[in-house]
Amino acid sequence: MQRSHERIVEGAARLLRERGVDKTSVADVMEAAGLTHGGFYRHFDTKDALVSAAIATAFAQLREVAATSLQGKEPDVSLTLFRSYYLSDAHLNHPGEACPVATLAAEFARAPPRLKSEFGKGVRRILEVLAGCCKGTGKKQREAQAAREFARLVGAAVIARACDPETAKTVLAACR
Amino acid sequence: MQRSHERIVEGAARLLRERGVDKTSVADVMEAAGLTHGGFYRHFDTKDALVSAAIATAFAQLREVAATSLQGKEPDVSLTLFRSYYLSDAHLNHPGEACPVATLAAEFARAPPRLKSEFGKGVRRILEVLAGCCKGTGKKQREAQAAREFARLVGAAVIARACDPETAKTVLAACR
DNA sequence: TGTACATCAGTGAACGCGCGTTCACTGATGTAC
DNA sequence: TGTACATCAGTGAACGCGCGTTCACTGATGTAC
Repeated sequence: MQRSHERIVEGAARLLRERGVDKTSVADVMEAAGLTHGGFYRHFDTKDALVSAAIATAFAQLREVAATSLQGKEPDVSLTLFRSYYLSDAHLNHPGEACPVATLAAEFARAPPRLKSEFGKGVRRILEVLAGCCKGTGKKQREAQAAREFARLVGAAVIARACDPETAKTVLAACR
Repeated sequence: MQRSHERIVEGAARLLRERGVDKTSVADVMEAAGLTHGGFYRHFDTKDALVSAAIATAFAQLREVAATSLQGKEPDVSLTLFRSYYLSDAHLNHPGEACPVATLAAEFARAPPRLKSEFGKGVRRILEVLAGCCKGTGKKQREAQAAREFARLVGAAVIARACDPETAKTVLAACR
């Protein structure tokens, strides 16, 4: 059962980012895990509970990428590395393995406070990791710089994915 | 009939940004226009056609705000003005009258190419207006700066709306 | 000005569909003896 | 080791609901005489 549970959550973490929360059905998630939809409620009380679990997984995956960009490098180098990962074609064309903020934030804007708090927690933890790559005189300054950097990256990805390829390319090039 | 048509499109431009495309039903839009859902198909062939018209209206509204921030001011001043409008509590709490990119881009990422082209056109026209506020040696440089500025603003708004109020405040403060 | 008629924007019931959720059932698994 | 039984993860039919869309109808409007 534990193995099934993990397959469900990991499949959901991918599908939610690929299609959005509303366009991902419980049946889709269960099928991706090699099961049928009826069994879902042995694992979660509601679809919302699954979304909670999946978003946590997605944020953890993003933190791992950020941490990998960081380790044992100069601040400047690691930030550049993370930035080029984030704006790469690979990242943009595979939203299922990409940043959950760029794909799901708009839907969470209309979510209940409990979900928004979880989302906020995910964002804060990413910013902490990023702040480690930022140089600045104080902790506050590094955190502010990390937030600006992250906002720009999220904005660029969000805009690029919504536009025709040509416009997308222009925006991405400007942000690198 | 023309008056009805305008009410439908303007209502849709607001509701789509407030609730998202999927969560806005044809019946909702018609009710906001003071009509019943059955009459919708005298005005549009499909819901998609309405989305097209509404997004154009929403982009036009944003351009107007941007142009107003611009007129007869120093580049630096006008950019600051636009930035503080964009990150204001009023803008963030009233998505119905706010930037369509911050609210709808994620959904357009999964839209057919025709809609993405229209979205891209809207983005390009906004960037043109913003480039007028940017100083730089050449046209290319000003456009690139406008794109970076816009990406940061969109990212900040998207992140802030999805998080708990405290996290939102931190991110917004850092981006101002 | 008054009357008959055609047009068509808008109405509201109905359709098929996909969704989240429920539930009676099944059959593999593990335990007790 | 072999047998009887309890448990419960997973199955698949069924539910109620809201959606986009269709359609027969209505009634206000404008034109022709």
